[in-house]
Amino acid sequence: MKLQTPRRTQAERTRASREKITQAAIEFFAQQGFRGAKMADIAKAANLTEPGLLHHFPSKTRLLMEVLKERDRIDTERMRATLQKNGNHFLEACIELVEHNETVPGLVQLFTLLVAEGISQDHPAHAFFTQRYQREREHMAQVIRQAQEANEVRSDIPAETLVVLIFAMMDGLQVQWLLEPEKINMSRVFRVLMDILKVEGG
Amino acid sequence: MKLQTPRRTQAERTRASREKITQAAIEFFAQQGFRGAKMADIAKAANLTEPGLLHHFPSKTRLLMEVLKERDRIDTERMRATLQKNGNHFLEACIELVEHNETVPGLVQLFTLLVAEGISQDHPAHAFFTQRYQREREHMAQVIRQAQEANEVRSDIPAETLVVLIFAMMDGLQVQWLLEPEKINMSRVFRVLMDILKVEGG
DNA sequence: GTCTATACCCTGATAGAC
DNA sequence: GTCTATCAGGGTATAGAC
Repeated sequence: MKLQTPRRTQAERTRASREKITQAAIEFFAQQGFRGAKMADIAKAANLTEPGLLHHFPSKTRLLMEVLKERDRIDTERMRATLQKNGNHFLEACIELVEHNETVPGLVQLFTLLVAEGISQDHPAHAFFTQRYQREREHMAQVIRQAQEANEVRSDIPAETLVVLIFAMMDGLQVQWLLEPEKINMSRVFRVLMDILKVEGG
Repeated sequence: MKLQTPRRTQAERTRASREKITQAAIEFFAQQGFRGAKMADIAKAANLTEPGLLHHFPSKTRLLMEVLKERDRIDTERMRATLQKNGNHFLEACIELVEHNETVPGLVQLFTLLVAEGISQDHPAHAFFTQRYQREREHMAQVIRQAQEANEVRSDIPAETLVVLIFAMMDGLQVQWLLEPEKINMSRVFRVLMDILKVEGG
């Protein structure tokens, strides 16, 4: 009887290659942005040559978009899970998200730099980020409304305003934190805002 | 007697050229970032060829830094003037600054994109932005302390925390506003935060 | 102060062998 | 699936004429 070798199948090797490319791409897009990152560097970091990389992702733009969509999928998944888990503690859930972000500076930098690049309408990720903010604002506004009805969040500010405010605080803190991680305690400052948004004496 | 011609002096022409280059540089650095902007485009927009531009600014990096320092000088000047003018109304002064920013989207985009690029330690503007935040946080913390003593701003949050919070809100709102200027009313949302930071019943 | 011409490097992508 | 070789194009900066 033929022993089953531990050798990986082709499909497994493909998956492993794509995974290494994705990791390397996150690193370089985060550091240099889409325009500054070089395919050769990403390939090298994934132990490949450039044509080797292009076999898996047929262009730089496609690589960017697939990395972005994959990370977005994982992150919004986590966000929704966290919000649901702490269903009756919306503000605590937000803090938990910020605290998690403190453990993945590379990913935070990826989104901070790429969304800034993406403001330009001719950037390949422009539509992606516009839609992402629209979608997440809508979703989170609903959650906030529930928290207001549950008397957890102050109701003198409309939910639509609170979403913009909370996302802005997250994004803005990330900039100062990424510039000086030792100096800025992101979650501590964020917690101050969350305290203010509690119902009085909550 | 020889009539004095209206012809501009050399010094005046130099100044005019540099001014046009600076304006064009702001535009392209804001849209494409430092890494994405092309010297040829900037030169063309200033009605020059590339060597013509390089006669005034000897390298792309030098051009970036001089544009940044010039704008920084003007902007912090304005910020300080506004803060002093409304000396006893710190929160109103902040709103006035945000309202002014709404009239200069190009400059806002310049700083939003370049600070994101500048997070990378190997970016030519990295030190510039780190120092800029340190300096402005220190200055504004002092102003906040005065506003707290004047019983205008709530004193249950340390001034050092409030600075980080306020700058973060400004930066974060700019991202959403630049992505969708029609949808996001930056100064209106910002005003909500300022209201919260007032002394109770102030 | 501005131009033409050009050197020189980098970059994304393709062709085709293994 | 990954490589070598290579192309076409674009990028900053310099040399030197006017």
